[in-house]
Amino acid sequence: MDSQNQTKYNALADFLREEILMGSIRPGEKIPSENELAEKFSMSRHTVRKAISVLVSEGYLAARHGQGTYCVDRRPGRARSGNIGVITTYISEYIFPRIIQGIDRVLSENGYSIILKNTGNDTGMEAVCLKDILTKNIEGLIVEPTKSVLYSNNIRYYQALDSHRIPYIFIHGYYQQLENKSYILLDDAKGMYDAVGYLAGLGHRKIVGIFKADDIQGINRHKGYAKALNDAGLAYDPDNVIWFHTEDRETKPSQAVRHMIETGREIDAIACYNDQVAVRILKQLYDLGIRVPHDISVTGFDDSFLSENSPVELTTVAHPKEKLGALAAQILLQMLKDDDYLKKPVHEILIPKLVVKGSCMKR
Amino acid sequence: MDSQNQTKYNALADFLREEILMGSIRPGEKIPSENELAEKFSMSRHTVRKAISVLVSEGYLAARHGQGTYCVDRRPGRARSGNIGVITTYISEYIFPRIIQGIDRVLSENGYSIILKNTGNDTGMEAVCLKDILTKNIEGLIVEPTKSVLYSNNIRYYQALDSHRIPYIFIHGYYQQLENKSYILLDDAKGMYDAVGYLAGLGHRKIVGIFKADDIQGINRHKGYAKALNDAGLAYDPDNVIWFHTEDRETKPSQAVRHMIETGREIDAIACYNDQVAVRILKQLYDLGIRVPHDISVTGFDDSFLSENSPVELTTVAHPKEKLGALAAQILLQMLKDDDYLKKPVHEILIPKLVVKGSCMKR
DNA sequence: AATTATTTGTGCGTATGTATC
DNA sequence: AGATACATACGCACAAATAAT
Repeated sequence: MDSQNQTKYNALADFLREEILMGSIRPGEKIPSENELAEKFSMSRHTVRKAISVLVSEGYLAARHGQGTYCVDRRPGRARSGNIGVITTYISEYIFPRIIQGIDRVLSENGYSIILKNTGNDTGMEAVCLKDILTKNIEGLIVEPTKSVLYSNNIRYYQALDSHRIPYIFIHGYYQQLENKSYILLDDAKGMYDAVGYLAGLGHRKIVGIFKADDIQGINRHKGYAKALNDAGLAYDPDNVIWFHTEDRETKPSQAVRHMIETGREIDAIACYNDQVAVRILKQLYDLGIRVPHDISVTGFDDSFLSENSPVELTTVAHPKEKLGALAAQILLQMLKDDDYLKKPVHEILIPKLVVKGSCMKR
Repeated sequence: MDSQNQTKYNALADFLREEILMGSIRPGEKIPSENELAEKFSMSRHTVRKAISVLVSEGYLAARHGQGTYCVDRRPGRARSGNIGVITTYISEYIFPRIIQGIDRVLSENGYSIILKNTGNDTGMEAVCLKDILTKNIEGLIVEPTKSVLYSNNIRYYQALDSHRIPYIFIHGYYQQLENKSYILLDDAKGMYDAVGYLAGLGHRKIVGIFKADDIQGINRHKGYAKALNDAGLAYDPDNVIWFHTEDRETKPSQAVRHMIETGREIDAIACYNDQVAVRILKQLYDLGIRVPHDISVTGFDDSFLSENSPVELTTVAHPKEKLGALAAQILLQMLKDDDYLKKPVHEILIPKLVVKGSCMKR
C-alpha cells in the first residue's frame, strides 16, 4: 500500500487506483467485495465504501447492486484529449529548453498540447512523474530516461503504458529491459570520436577524458574516446579518465583535474563529457593559471549557449537540440496514427558534428 | 420537500438542489450546519452528510472544514483535473525556462501538472493558446500577456475563464481592459531608475536608453530612465531614446546605435531594455572598435545567463526568475482554495536589484 | 419456484480529530 | 480557551438486487 498519505480511505483508494492504472485490476474485472476488502485491510466496511465511492466518482469503478463492484473501461472510442506528456531530466537548464521548444513547435502545429514534467535525473521522481501522467488523459509520451544505463525499477510503468496502448518514445537513451521500443539517440561515440580524433590530429598525446558514469551517453562517449585514441596510435590510460556521477557532477570533474595538475601529471588536452563540465574545467584551469588553449586544449559536447558565451569560445560537438525534439514529436505523431506502432519501433541515430571554435591549438 | 422520490438522502439532496437552482440558496451563501439539517428534517447527521456529499460531488456545494458548507456557482460535474495552464511568450529563450522552472517546482510539489503553451508574443497565437486551453480541463492558469500595453482582442477569452470560474494570474504585465485581476509585476521603473542613477553617479551625462515600445515593461523602464535623469539633474533628450518593437527587436537597437555613432553623436553610456539587447549592443560596439566599459558603459536588465557568460560581464538588474514563477504558482494555489478569489485580487510588485559587474566605468 | 448466500445500498449511533471563529 | 462545524472512522441492522442452489 502506497502512502503515508492522509486518511485510511484515501490510502485504500490510492492503492486500488494504482492497481487499475498498472493493469493488475483490468477493465471489466470484479474487485473483491466490500466485506473482503474490509477484512483484508483491517478496516470497517464503512471506510472501504468511502474509498470505493471516491473511485466511482473518479470514473474508475462502477458498483452493481447485489452483484459487485467492477473496474470500468475508461477508454472507449479513445476520446481525443490532445495532450502529450513530456518528461525530461531537467526543464530550465542547459540544452533542455531548446529540445522542449522543438517538441512544442511540432506538436502545437498539429493541435496538441504538452504536459511537462521533470525528474531531476532521479528515479524516484521519474516514478512520480510516470504515475502522475498515467492518471492524465494523454495520447502519447516523450521521455528522456533517468540514469538510463542502470537497472530501472520503473519498467512496470512503461508496461502499463503499453497495456493502455499509449505510445511513447525515448530520447537520449532507453531502457535495455524494454524490447522493441522507439528511441532517438545521438551517436555519442561518433561525436566524441571526432572530438578526440581532432585533438590527436593537432598533435596532442596526453588526452584526459571526463565522462558521466550513470547514463548511456557517458558510456558511449567514453567508447568513442577509447576508439579514437586507439585509431590515432595512442595508448589508453585508465588514469587519464575521470568518471563522475549525477550527484557529484558539480565538484568531481574540477577537483580531479586540479589533483592531476597538482600532482604533476602531464596533460595536453581534456575532452569533456559536455559543455557544462568543460566550462567548469575552463574556470578551474584559469584559477590554476593555466592558459587555454595555449597550455591545454579543451573540448566540450552539445554546442550549448555555454560554448557560445564563455570567455574562451569552446570547441565542441553540436547536439541537434530543436531538431531532436522536433523529430521525436514527428515520430510520436506517426505512432499515434498507426495502430501497429508496437510492432514497428523506430530507431533514429543522429550524428553530431564537430564545431571548431577557439579552445584548441596545435601542439 | 420534493420526494415520492427514493431515498431519504436523495430526497434531501433534491430539496437542496432545487433551493439552489431556484435561488433560495444563493452562491456564496452558507447552508445550515449538518446538525441543524438533521434536526430540521428528522434524520441522522449521517444521512444529511450523504445528501451533502452528493451535492458536493455534483459541484453545487463546497464544505469548508470548521466553518460550514457553502453554495458554489461553478458548473456541476467538475472533476479535479490536476492541470494548470501556463502561457508564456517564449519557452526556451532567455529567462523563461527559469520562470517555468519556479512554477513547476511549486505546482508539482502540490500535485499539479503543467500544460505549457507559448505565444511568441503574437496576439493571434495567444488567441489560439487561450481557445485551446479552454477546451482542456484546467483548474487554473498563469499567463504572461502578449504585447500587454496595447488594446487586446483576446479579452473575451479571459472573460470566458471568469464565467467558468477558472482562476488566472498574470505575470510581467496585465490587460488594463480587465479590472480586479491578480498579477505579479516587476517594479520595472525602479529597476531602470537604479541602473540609470548608477550610470549618472559614475559621471555619465549622455546616457542613451533603449526600450521596447509594445509592452508595459518597456514603458515602465522608460519611465524609470526619465525619472533618474531628472533626479540627477540631466536633461531628457528624446533623440537619446531608441524605441523598438517585437518584430524588429533583433535589428533595430544595434542599427540605431550604429547610426548614432556613425553620425558623430556623443555617447557616455547605454541603458538597455534587457540583457538580450545589451549583448547585441556589446557586439555592435565591439565591431565598431569601441571598448566597453572604457569608452562607453552599458547596462542590461534581467541578470540572465547572458550577463554571466558574455565576454564583458554585464552590469544588470536582477530579475527574480524562479522566485517570480514560484510566487505566481503559490498565489494561484491560494485562489484555487478560495471561492471568493474574484473579489480579492492579489497585486504583487517585486523589486529588482542592481547587480554591478564589469560593463560600467567611472567617467 | 422457492430458498439461501452474497453483495451492494440505506440508515442510525457513537467517538474522536481538527480547523475556524 | 471554548464553542461550533466539518472530517474520519468504527460498529450495527436491515433492505434490495442478484446468482446459485
